[in-house]
Order: sequence, then structure tokens, then C-alpha cells
Amino acid sequence: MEKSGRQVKDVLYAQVARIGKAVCSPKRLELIELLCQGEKPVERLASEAGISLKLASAHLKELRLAHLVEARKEGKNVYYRLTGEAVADFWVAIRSLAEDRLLELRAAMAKLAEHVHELTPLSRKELLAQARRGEVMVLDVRPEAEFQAGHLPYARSMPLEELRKRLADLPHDKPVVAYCRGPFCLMAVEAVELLRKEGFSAIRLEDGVAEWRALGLPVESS
Amino acid sequence: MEKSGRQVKDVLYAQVARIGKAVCSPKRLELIELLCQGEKPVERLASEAGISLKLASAHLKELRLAHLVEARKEGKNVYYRLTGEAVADFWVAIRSLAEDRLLELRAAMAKLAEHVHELTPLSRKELLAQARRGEVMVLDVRPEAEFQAGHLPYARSMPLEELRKRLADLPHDKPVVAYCRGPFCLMAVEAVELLRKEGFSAIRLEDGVAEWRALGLPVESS
DNA sequence: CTAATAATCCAACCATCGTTTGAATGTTAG
DNA sequence: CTAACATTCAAACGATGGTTGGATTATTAG
Repeated sequence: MEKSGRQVKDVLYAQVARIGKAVCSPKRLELIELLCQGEKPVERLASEAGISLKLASAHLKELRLAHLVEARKEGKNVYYRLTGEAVADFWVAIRSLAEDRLLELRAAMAKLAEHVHELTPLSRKELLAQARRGEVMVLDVRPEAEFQAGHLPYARSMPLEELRKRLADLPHDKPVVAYCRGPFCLMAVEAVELLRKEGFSAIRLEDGVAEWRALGLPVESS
Repeated sequence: MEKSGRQVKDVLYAQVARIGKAVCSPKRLELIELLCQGEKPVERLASEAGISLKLASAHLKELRLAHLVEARKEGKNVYYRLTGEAVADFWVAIRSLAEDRLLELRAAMAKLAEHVHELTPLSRKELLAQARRGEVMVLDVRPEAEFQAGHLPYARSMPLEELRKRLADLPHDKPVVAYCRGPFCLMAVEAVELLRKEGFSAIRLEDGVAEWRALGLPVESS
């Protein structure tokens, strides 16, 4: 009984460790975060994560073996997606734990947004209410495909690359709130820096869609 | 900007991957689960996880480097404990994700409790209410030290080793609910098997204290 | 003081993993 | 059909990690 108990336990913990192995590589974590923004083909994942296509393929295979992602073939492309919202929730959970426990991480993040005071004075629900009443404008600065896969309520899609050309669409009489893929993403920071230079009242929302949803708040999709 | 952005990102994901590395080893996961039951000296951790003292020490060092556990020296012994409840929550989260995603894990768990129908017909809150009214008896079959570090409300400590001697203390006229360290722990399964052989009406609660607390339910300590 | 215990450090072995390279597969365009 | 493309597979390299055994540091008992 003792021996068989140990054998059974070894199997159980080994299975959980498969999830751990899947998330012990920085690149795989980055891929998971990218997939939190919606399904994408391998090539896009590779370029957005800054790695070669082959390496991305290898990492995605690992993630597939751990059943965290699955693939769909369409024509010449293979589109990857998370196997469920639970995976996005897990990404939020492990990132939160790291932020909580690792001072080095908090330091790096603080440096990231040195000049952007992102601390929203208003709570998330209050932001939602103000957006509904049109008192603030919420900007989604991610690529448009990601916006369409899912976005915050009342948000407008305005990818970072187009932002400079479309400044005329933005209001000067109320605050602009920009968000992107999440706390590790630089796009909203850049957007806020640009907008402030141009005289807008802009603040950054650290949340991405995954964080927003994990908190139980509503998410829309086109 | 592009290059520095990549460098910053690499640092951020690498930090999160430190948490991933900490939980990519089955033994380290088992140690974390044991520490969810309260602080313990290295030797006890080693024997309960079925590994050598040296190996346990090495794994604990890794966990300490990831700031998931911390150590306290008392006399000849070094007591380890989790750095916070967030770590226990994370253990519950990664185990839940694994149960959710890995069919192999679910199969192994089903085999574990083959003859023990553990599916509690009553919800956790209902169980709590019935325990308060004395309609069921809740047994904590873990070692007594773990009971004292934290246990379910209205639970009685009755370690598995002593159970056979103390059968006279148990009621025949109402159900007995046994729990232990969690879904991976065999003690409650064994307890239920024994109790049923002896004619008691016994069911297993899969939760351990960490699962119970992660759900926002109350936990008591002596 | 010495002996014994608890735990860690250090060095070494072997297995595994991340990464790159070159070849192979399957799909669409012409 | 062939050519071009997207992706995966297979092999190989160096790097990293789990595990063990021997020596080392604290602490207590006598």
C-alpha cells in the first residue's frame, strides 16, 4: 500500500509538472500571452515574440503536448489558439504571483512606465461606467485583428501604428484611456507618451483583455 | 525603441519563468503541497515526499530562490513555510488547470478513488451548515500538527494512524465526512475505506485546506 | 571539549531542454 | 504537373537541471 501510494502520487505530480514545464520558458509564456489576444498563425506568433519560425513551432508543439494550445489548419496557415479561457486565467495568475513575489519584476515594470503615471484614480467598474456615459474614451491600441477577437466594452480600435494619423478623431475635452495586451505590453505606454506630447489628457490602463476577463468583467467581440 | 522594447520584455517574461521553473518539477510541487498544510522541518518534508534529505534541501533552495517559500531556523531544525497564501492559491490553480486539461491526470485520479464514491451530493456551503448543526461529523485525518496549523470549521482531528483505535468515538447515526491534504492525498480515501468496512456511513471530501480557502470559505486554526 | 544531529554546500554524473540547421510534408497558385 | 510557401520533423550542438555522494557548517547533548 505504501509503495503503490508513492507510485500513484508520482504520476499525479508528474502530470501537473507537465503544465509547469510548459510555462518554465520565457518564450512559451510570451506565446501564451500573445494567444490570449486571439488565435494567430505561427508566423505572426514568431515575429511578435521575436524568435525564428522554427523555434516558435517547436515551442508551440510543447504547449500543444501540454494541452494548453490547439491548432487549426486553414489553407497554408496553421492557426493556434488557447484550449480555453482557463489557460488565459492561468497566465494572469502566474504573472500576478510573479509580480507579487519577485521584487526584480516589480522594479523592471516600474522602470517601464517611468514617465507614465498609470495609476488609474478610478476603479475598473467606475471606468466602465464613465465609458458607458461617454465621459472618457477607451482606446484599444493593439492590431485590429486582436481587437476583433475580443475587446473591452465601449472601446475603439486604434492600432498604435495608425494613432499618429488619426489624432483628429480624438477628443480634447475628456480623458483618453489606452490599453493593450496587458501589463507587459509596451504599446499603451507608447500611445500615452505620444498623446501627452500632442496635448491630450491620456492615461494608461494596465489591464489587457485577459486580465479584464479574469476579474469577471465583461468583454465584447466583433 | 524596438530593440530596447525586446530587451525589457525578455526580462519581464524571464522573471515570470522563474516561477514556472520552480513548479516544473514533480517533487517541488509535492513540497509546495506539503507546505500548504503548514510549516515543516526539512527532514519531515523529505520523508513525506519520499526523497532524500539532500534532495529536499536542494529543491527547497530552488523554491526559496523563486521566493515561493522561506525558512525559519529553530534550534537544530530549519522550518520552511510558504511566503504567503497566494502561493497556496497558485498551487490550487495549477493543479486545477492540469485536472482540467490533462485526461491522463483525470484517469489517474479516477482510479485512485475507484471504490470510494466521493461525489458529495451536497455543496460545500451546505456541508458547512450541516456540520454546524451537528448533522454530519467532519474528520481531519492528517497528522495532528497539520490540523493545528489550520483546519476546516467544526472538524475533529483524527489522524489516519489513530483512526482504527478511536472508532468508538464516531457516530453510527450520521454520516462521517473525511478530508486530508487535497485531491492528490490518499489518506482520506483510506480512511473512508476503513470506515465503510466497519459499518460507518463515510464519504470523502476531495478538498484540502488550501482548496477550501482558495474558494473563499472560512478556515480555523488552533 | 567531543560526539551526534540537521541542514547546506560542492563537485560530478547523466538526462533533458533550448536552439539552430537541413530536409521533408502538405497546401495553394499558375 | 511544378514552384512557392508555411509549417513540421529529425539531428545535433551546447547549456541547464535533477540527482547522488562526500565534505562542511551550525547546533545540541553529554
